[in-house]
Amino acid sequence: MEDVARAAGVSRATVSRVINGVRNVNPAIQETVRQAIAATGYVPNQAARSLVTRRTGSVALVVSGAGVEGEENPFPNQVFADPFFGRVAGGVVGYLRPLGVHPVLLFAETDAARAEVVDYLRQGKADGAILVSTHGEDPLPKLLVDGGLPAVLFARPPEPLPISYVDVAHRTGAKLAADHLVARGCHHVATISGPLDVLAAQDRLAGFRDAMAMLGHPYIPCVEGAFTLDSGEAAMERLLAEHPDVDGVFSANDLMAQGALQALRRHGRRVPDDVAMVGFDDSSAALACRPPLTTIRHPVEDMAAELARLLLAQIEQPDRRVTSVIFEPTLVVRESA
Amino acid sequence: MEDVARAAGVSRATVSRVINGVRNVNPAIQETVRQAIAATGYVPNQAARSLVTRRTGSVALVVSGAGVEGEENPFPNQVFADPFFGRVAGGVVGYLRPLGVHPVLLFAETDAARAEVVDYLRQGKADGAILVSTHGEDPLPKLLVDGGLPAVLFARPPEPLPISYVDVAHRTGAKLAADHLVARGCHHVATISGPLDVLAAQDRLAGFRDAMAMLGHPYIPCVEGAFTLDSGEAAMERLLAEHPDVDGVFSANDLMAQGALQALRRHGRRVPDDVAMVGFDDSSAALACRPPLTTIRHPVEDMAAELARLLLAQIEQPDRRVTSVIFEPTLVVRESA
DNA sequence: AGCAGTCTGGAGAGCGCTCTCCGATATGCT
DNA sequence: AGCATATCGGAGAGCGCTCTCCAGACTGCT
Repeated sequence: MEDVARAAGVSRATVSRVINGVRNVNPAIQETVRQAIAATGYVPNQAARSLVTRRTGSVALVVSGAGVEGEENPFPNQVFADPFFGRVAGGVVGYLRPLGVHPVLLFAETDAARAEVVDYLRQGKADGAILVSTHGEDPLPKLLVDGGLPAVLFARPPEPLPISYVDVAHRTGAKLAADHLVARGCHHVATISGPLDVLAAQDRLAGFRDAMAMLGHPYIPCVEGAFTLDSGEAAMERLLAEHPDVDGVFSANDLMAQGALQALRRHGRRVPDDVAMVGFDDSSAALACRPPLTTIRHPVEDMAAELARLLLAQIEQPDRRVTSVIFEPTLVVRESA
Repeated sequence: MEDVARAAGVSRATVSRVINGVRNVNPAIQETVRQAIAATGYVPNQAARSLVTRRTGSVALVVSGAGVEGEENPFPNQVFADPFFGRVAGGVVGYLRPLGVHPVLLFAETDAARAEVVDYLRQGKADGAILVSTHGEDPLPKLLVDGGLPAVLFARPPEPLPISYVDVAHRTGAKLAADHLVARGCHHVATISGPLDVLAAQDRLAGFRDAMAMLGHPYIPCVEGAFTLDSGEAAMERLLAEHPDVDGVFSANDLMAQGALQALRRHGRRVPDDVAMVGFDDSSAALACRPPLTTIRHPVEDMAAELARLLLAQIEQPDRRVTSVIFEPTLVVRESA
């Protein structure tokens, strides 16, 4: 930087001002400085910059609760198996990149890892954290809030916490599914729920039952799944065994719907003629299904982008009031219902 | 840090030595310092540390060539749709985390983005880069090498470049598939290749044809796919139309095999009885197939870990000789063949 | 006991930047 | 012309750490 200043015949301060576009600098001098920068091939040092600005220009993208507690898991990869996380990452990057902010990938499936995340932020390696929890009882949000560290959440925290988050209107989505199944003429409707310790799963189930009740169907059989392909297949098997006359199913996510479809095929049930199937998420699994899955789409990318925006705002002014933004899902009609 | 030093009655230098475990420090003093650290709740500032060590403790995990060149793509998410990338990320994190190194997620699908990656490293925001290219003509590796920036590659670069990489023995994998199909008694074997501008696709095709020739099958029909589900389905359609007697197929990746399986089902061909199918990658798609896919597994996580190791070595001693590590794939027999 | 050699803690100089002051120059007003 | 006011560049003090150098204490040898 000294070199640039010398080459341009100005002081370091002026070079700094040109680079950061702060205050007015004579356009002629600005041009001289730029040329000097180009000539010397100067690139500012991020560490030095961070040291004084107390900003790193990066945020932690934390996937929490990814593995089994206490289990040795050298390769925390199953997170990515669900394309959902990829969409989140895409949305976050889409928003942050134009601002020159970069996400650091962090996994926090054990208590030790969670402590590391807190340290990571404490040490100023990132300015804040975007949390994507895969299960309900994640202690990390509270740790972060208690530590006064800027953080935001994908999905509403199970216990009330002064933290900003985005979420989807699960109940509205479930209602969309209910309306569609009933409009199709389904009379024996059942549902495959997600793990009921997850808030989203609860909301989807409750929303579905409420909507169905409103439509004159007070009793909706339900089998609990685990948001996985296999659990969906197993749930459908049970549904078929216990309620052979089922002609419409709402699955709390696409992956389970895909599994359910496989079970239906094995039992010779045609979809959608014999049994109609509606999923949730509009993940890539929905397109991989045969027939392609009718599903509830939430704007994950937009939600993730909004989440990134909330975090940046929080970093900018830490004593800011927390907010939540709820997105409305939409029904995507394909062939399965 | 000053506070810690005062609290422990030592100098800053000693505190630093205790924290970094460098040189011998009197165990008694060490203990005092540790207690002082705990008492003051001190956390070292990463920026200050980086400023002098010229190390950030983070590496860039770059997904290159993720989107369509020149196309506006605010959400670069389709990368994650392929679970392969998730396994890479898992492997990298698995190796780096115990060393306190963290990966920063970077996308480089446009020239502008590629320049940003180079700048990112130049500015010292990361110590090096792990590149995962999705297509052959990626100019980024060369940019990095020319810039003298530490970088390593997943998969062999199309043009020779002084850069370390890991790869899988594609030909060996293809041979495994050929042996298996022939051993099953297939007589009319065809293959669905990947996009032939990708080296891996070329190798898998050539390896398969060579192995089949060695087994007495000199002519192997091939349809080129694009490593996607749909392209696999379309390729199988064409294969079925042009070679109705086909009874064994080697697909250059699992996703295409999954698509091919759907086409076969639609045509009423039983798998594996009428047509046997072997995929490549052992991705999660292989398990989602019905029947589950026999496929060639490469140890992606191990490869990614090794790649991370190579990068760290390179960062440690920049003038180090470049190396390549080739991993042997294995055959995973499931039900499709 | 005396000396070279080894070990350990402290002092202090930066690392490369930003940003607050300050002073110098240009501008607008009476 | 003379003053107050706005504008813009420079000087220099840190930001929080690491690490080299140095001095003092201690060891083992003759």
